[in-house]
Amino acid sequence: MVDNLTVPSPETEIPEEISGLRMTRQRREVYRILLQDRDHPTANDVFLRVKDALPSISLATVYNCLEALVQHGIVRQVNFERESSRFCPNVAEHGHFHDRSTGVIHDVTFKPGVNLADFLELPAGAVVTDIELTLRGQLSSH
Amino acid sequence: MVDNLTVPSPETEIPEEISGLRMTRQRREVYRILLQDRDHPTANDVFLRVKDALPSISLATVYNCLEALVQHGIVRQVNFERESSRFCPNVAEHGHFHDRSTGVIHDVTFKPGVNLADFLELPAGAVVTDIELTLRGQLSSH
DNA sequence: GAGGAAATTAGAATAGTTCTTGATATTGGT
DNA sequence: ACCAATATCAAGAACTATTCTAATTTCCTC
Repeated sequence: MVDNLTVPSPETEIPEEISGLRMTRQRREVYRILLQDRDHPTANDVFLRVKDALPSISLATVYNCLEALVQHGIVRQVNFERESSRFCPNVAEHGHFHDRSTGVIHDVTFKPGVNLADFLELPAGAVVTDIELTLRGQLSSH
Repeated sequence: MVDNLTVPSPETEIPEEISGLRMTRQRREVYRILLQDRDHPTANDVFLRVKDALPSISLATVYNCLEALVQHGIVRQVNFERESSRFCPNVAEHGHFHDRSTGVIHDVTFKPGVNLADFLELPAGAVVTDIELTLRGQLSSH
């Protein structure tokens, strides 16, 4: 068995612990993939990519890691319609624009200083703690 | 066999055809339930309720009917996280506020005259055809 | 280095939805 | 009204994404 501390690791930038979550090899690798390819991969996408570094990882572990990362606020889980969940290392408040012609998902941020109540008729007394915004359409090139 | 045209029907308000979709007995009943109880039921909720009027209807048919209604723009399918889809006869553009303490879902409309580009940093050239907005939080009573 | 807690694994189980196939109903042309 | 063509429906099987379970491995503390 190989002591992994003796193996020069390409993972040196990600610390031992993030937001109280211990970074195991699997979590680190999962997180690295998300940071590297910011294309909103599904759990299965992540699984396939992580296999390069950790060939014996299981899909269940990828789900476990993603859940741990999400629960600690390190990663965001994004759902489009009833498709597989997608994961995204950008935890700042933002929405998504889904380009129907290419399938590409772009992050969409709120303009600074904007308030929900500025453009929405909210129920009286509503205290919003969480926003989920998805736009669909095309990028017209001209 | 009963000729259903001779049976006085409680369904007289819903026309024979809506937006090019023929209103069969099942579709009519499914649609009626949605119009009646505007509480964003799931397919299974609708199934249970429709059974009163059509005891022999199957869940698959409810799914078929809902799909037909959605595809013809008569009903909106709403997804919250990865929960069961919910259905809503309000096809006007609107979002939802999900009250975490009661589970109740409130419709949220956009204030008139508001433009997406007023509060969002959209990718250049984005033409938005579809908006999905879900807010979560509580209704503070005071 | 032993012991206990936490994480990982593989596969089974689950839930929601979709698919398949055969039966039934509806429509349009005569 | 009759018949063929088409659309719809029903029942259950199949599918997919995800979660659970139980056994093993790894990690941390003493």
